[in-house]
Amino acid sequence: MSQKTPTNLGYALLGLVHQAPMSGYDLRKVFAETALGNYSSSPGAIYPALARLEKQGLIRGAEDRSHSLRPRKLYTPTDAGRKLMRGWLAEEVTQDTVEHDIDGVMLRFAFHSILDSRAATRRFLEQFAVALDAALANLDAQSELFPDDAPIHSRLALDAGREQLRATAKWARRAVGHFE
Amino acid sequence: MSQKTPTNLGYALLGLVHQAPMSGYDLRKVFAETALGNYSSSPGAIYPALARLEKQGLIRGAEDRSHSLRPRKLYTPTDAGRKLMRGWLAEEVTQDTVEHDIDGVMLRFAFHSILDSRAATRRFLEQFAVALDAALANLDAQSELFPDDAPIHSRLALDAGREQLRATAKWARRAVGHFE
DNA sequence: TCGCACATGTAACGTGTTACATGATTCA
DNA sequence: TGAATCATGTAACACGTTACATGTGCGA
Repeated sequence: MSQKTPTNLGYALLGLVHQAPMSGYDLRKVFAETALGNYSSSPGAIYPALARLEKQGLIRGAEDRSHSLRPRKLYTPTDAGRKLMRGWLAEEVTQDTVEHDIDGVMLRFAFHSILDSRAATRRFLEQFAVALDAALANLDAQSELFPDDAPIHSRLALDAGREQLRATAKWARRAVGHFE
Repeated sequence: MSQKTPTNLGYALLGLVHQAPMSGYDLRKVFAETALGNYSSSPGAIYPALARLEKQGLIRGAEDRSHSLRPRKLYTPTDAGRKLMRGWLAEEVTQDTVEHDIDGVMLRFAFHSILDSRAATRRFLEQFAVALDAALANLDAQSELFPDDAPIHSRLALDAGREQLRATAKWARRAVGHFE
């Protein structure tokens, strides 16, 4: 069936059409105007991504002429699309995920309202916090192994990464409070 | 001559061979064992990247048989490579850079020891801090524009981004102290 | 009528991913 | 002899980037 899982961009699109039916143009505006912009707003990325999602049966596009403008395609998630999205949102947050694709983890959190379950979101954030701690411990260890003659710059760069992880872990634990 | 500028991975490789002559295998180990790992350690990425750098005349590979193992190629930067690296390190840090490629900015900082100039590094960090403030102000504005009926999740996700920027800005200002 | 906002796409290109292929040397 | 480590690469593939192409309707 659905052979390949979408990229983060694909999931972002799939998540957005859960909120309301949207055209490619609408979606591009969302990406252009919000922090989601990291997932690119270029037509050369989003139109092909939408086509892929449709081909995989995750979204469906319906023509809309009500505006009397050039007709646009309004996309909505299919049942398969909703199911895949829910599965993705509920995936475990591991140290590995955090180290290799923290943006993806944040993206999942941003769409967690789709699950409509405080318990699930709480679990997600708790896992996230634990995984962040583990990743942080990893960087701490690397910091200790640093040779004394290494340039200060690289050590400081590592510190920056540690501060970011710390800040995110702190955020996660504070955020849990919103879902109790 | 050098038509295209390297990717972040390319710059990471170029920066590493500034520290000591290294083979592709050595470089892979560095990527596999350190936080640089975000720039991938797969042979399918780094060997072609090295070949590109060599073709562009930024590094040069010399055969080394001293280990009596299979001969390996030790890469060193060329004059053109050193010059390009210095130019890259000295590039201005703008709000746009921070918003679109903060990883690249951190990567540049990590290799700033190559410039061997406290003044340059100080300037870099000060620009970085200012750019981070601007990016943060941008997210703050987005946060205010948030519709009241928007899911808490997306607002919290935005908060996470703000905390990360704040932490990084704080780090940058503290780091300046090391170069006075 | 000129340009802008709306609206959807394609084509060429570079690069990263995964998986595979090869081969020498050391050590159990 | 077989496994592990050292060491370098290629091939197929998917995806994102930039740039281009096209067309409608509205307001100045």
